[in-house]
Amino acid sequence: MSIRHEQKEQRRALILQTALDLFIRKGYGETKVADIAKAADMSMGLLFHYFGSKEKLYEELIRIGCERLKIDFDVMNESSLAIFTAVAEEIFSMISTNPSAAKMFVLMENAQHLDSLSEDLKEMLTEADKLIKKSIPLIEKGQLLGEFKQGNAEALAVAFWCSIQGIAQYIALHPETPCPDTMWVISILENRKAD
Amino acid sequence: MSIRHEQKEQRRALILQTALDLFIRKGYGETKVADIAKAADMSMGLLFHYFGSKEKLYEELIRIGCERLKIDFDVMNESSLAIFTAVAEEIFSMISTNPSAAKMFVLMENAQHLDSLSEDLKEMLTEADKLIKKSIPLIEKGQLLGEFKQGNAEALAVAFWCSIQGIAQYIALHPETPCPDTMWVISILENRKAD
DNA sequence: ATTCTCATTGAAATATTATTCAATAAAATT
DNA sequence: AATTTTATTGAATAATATTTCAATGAGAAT
Repeated sequence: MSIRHEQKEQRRALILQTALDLFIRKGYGETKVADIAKAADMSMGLLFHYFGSKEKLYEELIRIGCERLKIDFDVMNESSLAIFTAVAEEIFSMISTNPSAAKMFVLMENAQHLDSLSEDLKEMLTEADKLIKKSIPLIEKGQLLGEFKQGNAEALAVAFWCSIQGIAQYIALHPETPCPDTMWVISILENRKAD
Repeated sequence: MSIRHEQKEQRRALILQTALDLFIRKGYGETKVADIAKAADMSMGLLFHYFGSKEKLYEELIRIGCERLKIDFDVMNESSLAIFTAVAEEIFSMISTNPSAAKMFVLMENAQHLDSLSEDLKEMLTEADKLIKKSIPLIEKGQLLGEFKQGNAEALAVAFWCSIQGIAQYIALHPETPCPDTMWVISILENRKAD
């Protein structure tokens, strides 16, 4: 009861990894179970042995993603700038260190716009969308303090988070690419004077 | 030979628009012809009457996108900063004015990672990926002149273009959102000192 | 008014995909 | 070594999706 158990875990991991890669490359619908099986070099039957269905496999990935990608900046008594810097730093470090973290990032984003998902899964996912909303008051605070650029706070939040999202997506699909510097994205928010 | 011709064009346009919206929301594979037909309030048969197949419909959209979204910054004798500003300005103006332009942006991005496409279509699409590559020398020039931040030029290019991509994607999916200011994205590139 | 053309539909035919299952092989347990 | 369990496969089946088509109706042409 050792070799088996170990191989079982490896199989599961292999399937999850393979599926994640295909899902973010081609999308859920265009990724056929046959594709995953082929890429993971096993029969389709085995895939169904491990995960009951294509959808369950997908949901398992989302569940894992939700656990790993908990981004929060609720507390902290620091300046807005410091908070956003810390969060961005953490995200960039994740995606540049661990290729599958970047992929997870993309998966979660894509999953949001998928109808056929169980309700509890959908709830978990809306978290991400709330990131923008939750940033707004913090940004407004930063604007008052003069740390941040003036302008519509929601638009600033969109610019900041979508930039991160866009970059994460690129890194996920092109892992060999040099990762941008966190501070470059912070520049979007920062109120700075010309050189 | 007037009412008919006009309605024909309207139908085509309606189908294209509906499909574009669904394709970028759910992805090509998850968008069923039945979905498009239903959203456009017509029978599936009619859809096939206008466009021979789901794939042809998709390709038609890409073709349209390629025409409309010709982004170039080859010539111009201006500073790198001025060039990037002009390009970004143009893109932001497009996506904030015309909702379907933003959607096209997303479609083109997604299409790149789609295997099942005719070769000539794929070629058209690789253009976009070349944007980053083509930016590198311009960025290096800007760095030499002190206009741009120091650091890996490719990474800077990725940060800039992916931010735009990410923002365009968000605007496409949430058209009511206030559009970020072009200069915020330019801040990513710009070499500025703290306030 | 009659004929012609073509837009439109719904249902039937195909094609593709997901899923199940009986059979086999290989590891664990006795 | 015999038995039990379970990982694995490939082929069969079920479920979905795409595509075709014959029939209908509504403008255009005569």
